[in-house]
Amino acid sequence: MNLETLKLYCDVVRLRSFSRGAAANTVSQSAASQAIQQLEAELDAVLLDRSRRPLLPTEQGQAFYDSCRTLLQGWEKARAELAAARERVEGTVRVAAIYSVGLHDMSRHMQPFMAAYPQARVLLECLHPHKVVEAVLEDEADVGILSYPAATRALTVLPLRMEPMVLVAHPAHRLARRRSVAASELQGEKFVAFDRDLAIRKAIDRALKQHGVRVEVVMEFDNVETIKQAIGINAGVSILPRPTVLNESGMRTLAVTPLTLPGLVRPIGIIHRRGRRLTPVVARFIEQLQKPVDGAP
Amino acid sequence: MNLETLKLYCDVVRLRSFSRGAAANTVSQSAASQAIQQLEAELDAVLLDRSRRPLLPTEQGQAFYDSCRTLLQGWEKARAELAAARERVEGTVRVAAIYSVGLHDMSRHMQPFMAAYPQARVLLECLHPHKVVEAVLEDEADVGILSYPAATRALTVLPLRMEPMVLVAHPAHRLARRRSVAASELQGEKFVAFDRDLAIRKAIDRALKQHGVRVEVVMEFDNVETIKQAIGINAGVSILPRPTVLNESGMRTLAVTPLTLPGLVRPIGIIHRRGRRLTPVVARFIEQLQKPVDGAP
DNA sequence: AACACGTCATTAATTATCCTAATAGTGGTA
DNA sequence: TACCACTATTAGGATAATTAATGACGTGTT
Repeated sequence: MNLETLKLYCDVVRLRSFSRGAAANTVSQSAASQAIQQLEAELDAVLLDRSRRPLLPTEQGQAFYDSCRTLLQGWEKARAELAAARERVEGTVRVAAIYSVGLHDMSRHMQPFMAAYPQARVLLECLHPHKVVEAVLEDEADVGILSYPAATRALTVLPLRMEPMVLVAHPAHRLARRRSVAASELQGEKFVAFDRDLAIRKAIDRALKQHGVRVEVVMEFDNVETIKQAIGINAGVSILPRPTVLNESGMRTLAVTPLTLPGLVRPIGIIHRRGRRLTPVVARFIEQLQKPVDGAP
Repeated sequence: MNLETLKLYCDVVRLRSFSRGAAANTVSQSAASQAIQQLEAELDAVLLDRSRRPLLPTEQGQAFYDSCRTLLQGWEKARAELAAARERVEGTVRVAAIYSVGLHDMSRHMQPFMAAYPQARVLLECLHPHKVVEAVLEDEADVGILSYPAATRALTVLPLRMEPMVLVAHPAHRLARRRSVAASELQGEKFVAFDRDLAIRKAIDRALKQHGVRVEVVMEFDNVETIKQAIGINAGVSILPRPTVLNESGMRTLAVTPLTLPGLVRPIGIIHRRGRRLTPVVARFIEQLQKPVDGAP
């Protein structure tokens, strides 16, 4: 039972003619005749009185006509709603990012992107790194931005940049005035660290161990902001990605010093679900993120 | 776009599986896969997220699923209404009859007919003869019962019986006591006639003229009952079909006398639209009408 | 009443569509 | 990583839809 047949039936009734109904549906008169005979057969009912010119629907045919009109109207409505939903969805980029890159990167890229795609809608959610991965896997986000991105079967990674890591200390700290610091100088230092289950913590631990340096971990947090606060009360020093302390460095609220610790960088990457073809808007958004920013060093 | 595909889609979404949805519609998994791909293509939308087990409808797919359920429900409703209407229509006989045979014939035939077809519904409408023909032509009645039925291109006639015509007079009339009356004895008689546009009037006029008899028409009516009333006040005599004056003859309120006027009979017939195949109930009803009645002379 | 005209039904051949079986590809899981 | 269950793909044969041509019929006209 197909909807074109119902449409045809409605047109035949409305136009009081098979041939005109057929023409309205750009099929031959024969096709219309057969289609409606088949319709009548399937319904086991006589819908039209053909022994009358112009033809007239039977009582049942009239009732069925009314039902069909409602039905077809509902179908058109469903189609229209679908098209509207698609437009809405396809114009949206859902971004999940870790706190330390989320707002920062967005502020730099949002304006040029919105200028190029004014009708686009960007939804940004800042999450814990694990939650970023989860959000992308669960299709709650189209793209994820995070550090130490790991490709899996389900995820594709697009490398974005490498952030150098710097020593961050209270301005009153003994290492605060130095031009640069060697790894060995951190031996035994009070250290504000990332949580043990974060990739950045593991990377820093590994780098320090390689240089035979042991620090005294006094606090552990899951995000950069809290670590900075701890340093602010001189609880210890820490090693953080340079971009996350640009402000504090400029305002001299924290001392930021280059660190001689080869190989220690924080890779930032974009992830999205593997195999999934990206909508144009999402693809353009990723391209925008990958562009070097004007004001960057 | 066919409704089976929509049903299939709903089942696939509901059962969270192509294979189970296919099974529910007794088609192969391959067919289901192809059908829904085609559906998505026609709608130009991704309805299902297959890269997830069990599969999940997209946001649009969910909305479309809801629409489809409503749509399919509406379709089933339309079907059910149609079936109900058909049952109602096919169990109904619409009869249009002239006054003088309507109630009389019905009372004789209704009981045996209803005994044989208890679920049948008989609608009787008593009309002016012209209106009977009109009602059948306009498909407002399935069968018509009338006198002097005329077959046309659009009407089929089934002869029912020939009613002998008798002289009807006031009991005090000079011809009231006679065993029989010859046509010539009506010469110059005051006569209560049918309207000029009725077939029965023309038949009587023709018969009288053939015998060289002229009567004095003092009144004209379009129905038997009024003519009988006029005779009741001795306004004149008339010639009427015998069955229509059976009661008055028995009760001696009117004098009924056989009339020697060869060829003067009133034919009663059933008419229905030509070429139209009659529903079983209508056909049985006609058969019932054609049966000789037990208590008939 | 016979005719002509427009309309619908029927037919047969072509074309398009749908369906199945077999097979390849993919996501989840031990 | 291999396996399992599920879905996509492919090619073929069956089924259905479509059309042009033709026949049947209702309607208005002469």
